[in-house]
Amino acid sequence: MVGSLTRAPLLAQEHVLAERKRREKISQSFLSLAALIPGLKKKDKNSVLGDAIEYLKQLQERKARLEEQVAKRTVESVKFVKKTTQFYAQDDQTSSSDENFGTQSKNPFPDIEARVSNKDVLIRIHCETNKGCISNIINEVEKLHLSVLNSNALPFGQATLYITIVAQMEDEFSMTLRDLVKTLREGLLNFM
Amino acid sequence: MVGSLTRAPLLAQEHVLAERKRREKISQSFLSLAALIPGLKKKDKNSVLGDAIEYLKQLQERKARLEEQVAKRTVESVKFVKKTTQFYAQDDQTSSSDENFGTQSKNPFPDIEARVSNKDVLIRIHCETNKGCISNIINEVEKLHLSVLNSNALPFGQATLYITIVAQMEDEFSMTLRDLVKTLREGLLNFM
DNA sequence: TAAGACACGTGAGTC
DNA sequence: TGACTCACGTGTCTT
Repeated sequence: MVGSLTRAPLLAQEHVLAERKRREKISQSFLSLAALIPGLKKKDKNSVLGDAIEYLKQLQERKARLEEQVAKRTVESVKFVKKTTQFYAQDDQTSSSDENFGTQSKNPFPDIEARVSNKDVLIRIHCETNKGCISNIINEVEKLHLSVLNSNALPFGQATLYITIVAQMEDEFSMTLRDLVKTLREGLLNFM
Repeated sequence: MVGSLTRAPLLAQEHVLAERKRREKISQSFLSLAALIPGLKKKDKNSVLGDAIEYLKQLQERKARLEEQVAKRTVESVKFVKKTTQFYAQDDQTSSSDENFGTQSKNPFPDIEARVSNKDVLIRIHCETNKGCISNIINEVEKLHLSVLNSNALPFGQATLYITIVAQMEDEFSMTLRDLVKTLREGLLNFM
């Protein structure tokens, strides 16, 4: 307290040194960031941040539109879900009716299917290749009181992944299949 | 050195005020930027910048790939003409009509799905566990002028198997997706 | 206790 | 000459 003491003469200089190092890293990061922004004129700190934000939004928007376009062509899911056997849930995000042959539009990722047999659950996911994608997914699955027995990820096409997981319900598990798919989807959307 | 003059007593306080304002804007920009980065844990300044850089690169990369893909698709769609959008075939075993997704009756196995992306083909099969089942399936696939890149078989439930195969079209390959599924199904039925 | 992050006030440089 | 932006050293708060 008080502050009458500069603590220690040695630490004081170490402090300024550490701070100097920190500032240096930040400055360098600013430089790196600025380099990624096309058509950037003012390289003042706030402009870099502002333009980075704007550019990022723009990229996200464009990416979404492109994905939509690509997905429409490649997937065009005309999946018919009608009462396959008994336990089957299709992630059709909006539509409610069971009879609906979900014409899946918009961004279909992650596309999730789940089936159950006694205490076993099979989960199939079609999503974009993403950094840490798989571990995140496994992590989300385990959050739902499912113990993963086996998982497999197959890259297919440019940037998509087909993931198959077999898990087993723990005692605490008590969800409907539909809720499982829904919850899982919401969880995964945080990483994508 | 010097420092004898604080320039003006009025300006001094205006200076600190302006600087305070500037800092405030930067901080706010940092916050806005952080909000755009998915899966961001540490919101410390340097991490925000670093992750923003990484994320931006990732986005740029994906955007480029998507654009490339879209361009390719539109070109190829000329070659395939109208049926291009039908990149998805569902095995509905007996029914003949294209529009009829018949009520799947009796023994649904093997249940086959296929998708294609350029020269890659993804095949998903749901069938009963059988002796020599997998090698037979792979064999059948290769008969169709498809070179198998990767395959995975997951047992699930009592006696069923989920098989995922990624293959690549050889030069001789020339089938529609629908025919592929149909032919494959007929081939597999000999072993089941 | 020590290591790291932040905001602050301030001197200095730029257009 | 103001009105800016920046880097600096420092006190403080959080792990």
